[in-house]
Amino acid sequence: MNNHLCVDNVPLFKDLALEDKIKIEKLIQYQHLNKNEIIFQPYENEKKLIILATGLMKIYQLTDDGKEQIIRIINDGEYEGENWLFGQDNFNLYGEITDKSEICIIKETDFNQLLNQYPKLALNLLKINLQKTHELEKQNKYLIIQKIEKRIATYLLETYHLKNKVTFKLPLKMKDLANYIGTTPETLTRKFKLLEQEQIIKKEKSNIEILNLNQLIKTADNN
Amino acid sequence: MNNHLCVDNVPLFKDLALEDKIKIEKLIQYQHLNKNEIIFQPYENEKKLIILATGLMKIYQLTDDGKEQIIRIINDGEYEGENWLFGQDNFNLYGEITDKSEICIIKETDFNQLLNQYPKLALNLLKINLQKTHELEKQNKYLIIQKIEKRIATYLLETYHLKNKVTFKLPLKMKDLANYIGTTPETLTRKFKLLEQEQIIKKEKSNIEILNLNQLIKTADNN
DNA sequence: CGCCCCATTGAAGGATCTCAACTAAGGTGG
DNA sequence: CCACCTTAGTTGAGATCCTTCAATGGGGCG
Repeated sequence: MNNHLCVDNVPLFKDLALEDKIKIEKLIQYQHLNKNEIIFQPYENEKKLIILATGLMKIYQLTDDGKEQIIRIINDGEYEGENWLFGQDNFNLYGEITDKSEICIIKETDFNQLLNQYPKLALNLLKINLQKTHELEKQNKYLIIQKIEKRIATYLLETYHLKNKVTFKLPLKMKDLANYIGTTPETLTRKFKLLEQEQIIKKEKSNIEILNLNQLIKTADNN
Repeated sequence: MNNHLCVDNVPLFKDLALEDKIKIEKLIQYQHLNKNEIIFQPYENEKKLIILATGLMKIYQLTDDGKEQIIRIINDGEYEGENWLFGQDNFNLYGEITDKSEICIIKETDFNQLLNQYPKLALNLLKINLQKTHELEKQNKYLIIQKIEKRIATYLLETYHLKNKVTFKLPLKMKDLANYIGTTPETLTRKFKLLEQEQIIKKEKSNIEILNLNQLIKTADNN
């Protein structure tokens, strides 16, 4: 495995000079992880920034009755852990690998020093964090919608706009998607079936095709 | 009205040198606003950072069927607008004054220059933004809870922990609180009444007293 | 003092969750 | 490479909880 992986491929470090990247590499610790491994959880003593070089990771919190709520999915080149870079504790979040992954770890203290050395880093971090904020606001929006069918329609529409294609693959398992938009797998199945019966979408496994965009928009708009 | 208001009282600028503060003050434009005034909305041409010196402002987005969803409340010394400091557009958020307010405005371009001049500013901004992220995650958590009574109990518990007192004032009107936790004012009234009947809390106007903390915790835990 | 907005109360209908059983898919080890 | 085991997805039926709609009461502000 090549050390350059983490420093070169991630947006966080993208516009730093080569010599700076080399310095940062020295602080990085590599790890190979398999599915279902938990990489961090609340109240851990050792705080760290986790950069996902390749693979997939899900970030979730537990609701009061012990169910997972998926907060976001971390893809190649993204990271998690900036939340507790300033001495704040992590009270709520779990990070679980959902696919074979190569990760890079930087200790909180090391990263804090980096931040002070490289102002650009703080700006990058800020920029990326603002994006995360926006995602959370979006999830909030889904959750506030009463009718599940409408939540799904809204979700599909946003995904369509994101990918700019009428066919796409759901990035989450049904189970996790249900969780993300705040419903149960059963209801999700039934609602997808409804949308199919109405000829609005076609669904094969996790592949979605939007057949009738106007109707989908209507479904997202109506009550 | 004193110009020092905005630069001195807000956490964003708190650890800058006096001379730097003076420079920043020159970029600031003051405004006095009354209740119900909308200070920014989606797709505006002029992007700006809005600092709330005194007063109250609510940030909300519209759901697809045109209802407000309150995202957060901005109190004295807080600000809003960092989301679009990096050329990003604001697609979804509205800012509305809910109480007589004094605000300070910095134009996007000016603030961007500041950011590059003062690395510390980026760090401050980042820190505060991480807090906002956390708040959004919390709101998400409320919304995912099925039973409204449990949502309220969870909300009350968190507020209790925040203030560290068994008596406190709800920071939102019933209407807005209902909105924030994703229900209707009617349901909220009924649920509060239930909690009162069970002698778990006492509510007088917007003043809450937790009478039975254990029971409140149980309500938040049970289904 | 009157208006308007917000909170409250009641009744009815509907949507979703829950539970349970079954099928499909995926992964592992022999 | 197959068989088994575990996890994910589907289907059905019933119960529950919340929203909706409408009407009333109260409080603050001009």
